[in-house]
Amino acid sequence: MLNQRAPLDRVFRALADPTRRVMVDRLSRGPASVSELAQPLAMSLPAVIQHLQVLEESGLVRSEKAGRVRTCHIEPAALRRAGQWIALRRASWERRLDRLGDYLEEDEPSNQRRRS
Amino acid sequence: MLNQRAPLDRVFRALADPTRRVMVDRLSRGPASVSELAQPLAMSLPAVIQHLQVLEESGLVRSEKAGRVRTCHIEPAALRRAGQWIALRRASWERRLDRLGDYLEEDEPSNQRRRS
DNA sequence: GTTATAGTTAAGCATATGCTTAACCAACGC
DNA sequence: GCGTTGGTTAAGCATATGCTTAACTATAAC
Repeated sequence: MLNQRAPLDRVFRALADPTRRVMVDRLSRGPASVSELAQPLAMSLPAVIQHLQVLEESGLVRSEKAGRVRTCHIEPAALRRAGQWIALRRASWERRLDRLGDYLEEDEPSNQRRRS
Repeated sequence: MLNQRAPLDRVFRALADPTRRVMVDRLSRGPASVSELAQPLAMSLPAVIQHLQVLEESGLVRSEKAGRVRTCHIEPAALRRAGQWIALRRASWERRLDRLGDYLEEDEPSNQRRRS
């Protein structure tokens, strides 16, 4: 069971590293083996596997072993939660702008509501 | 000038800490002084200021000093870039599902396109 | 059975991080 | 001018992180 204690900590921390973002980007286009993930990266294989472990602990990636090959898949739910956290903060910020706009409109009817 | 070299590194790293997410959440509802940001946090003032520095380096937050009070504001552009990075990867994943769906539909016309 | 391949684990190292306390500075209020 | 308030900086500490190499294991190919 995914650690529920600090999932967003782990997700954002996982994405804080450029190597892991490359891996997430690759897996968003389809599953890949560890060797395939490692191929474009200029680092040792154990280093890639360490990054993979961080991604699995964060819930962004899932993997299974078949024979000697471990295949990795994206787990979109964790990406969605991070995206939702950001979207909610942006919505909060924009709601505050709307309230400012409403306030200004009491005095300046020509003022238009702003959207970003 | 904001460091352009690794902006997403810094943004995701900034968001990887629960204290900083609390600060970003608070600022998404409107500006706040350093003391206001520190008030709900169980840590020393210099620690809060260190977190603030990480948020400013990431571009998520901007602050200015007036007299002895430093007021902090959210900077939505950096949040938007992080949100966009996530949205593009989710779109990539979903595009791949669509192609799988198209492929399956060649044999099974009753199969319906799936959306998440 | 041997060799090659895919991957794993452990130990070590350098660097980064997150917090503390102490000391300090600038501005406000009285 | 003094005390209070808001904030800053530096140093130190414990822990976390990201990479390496070496050694190893399991599986597949021959």
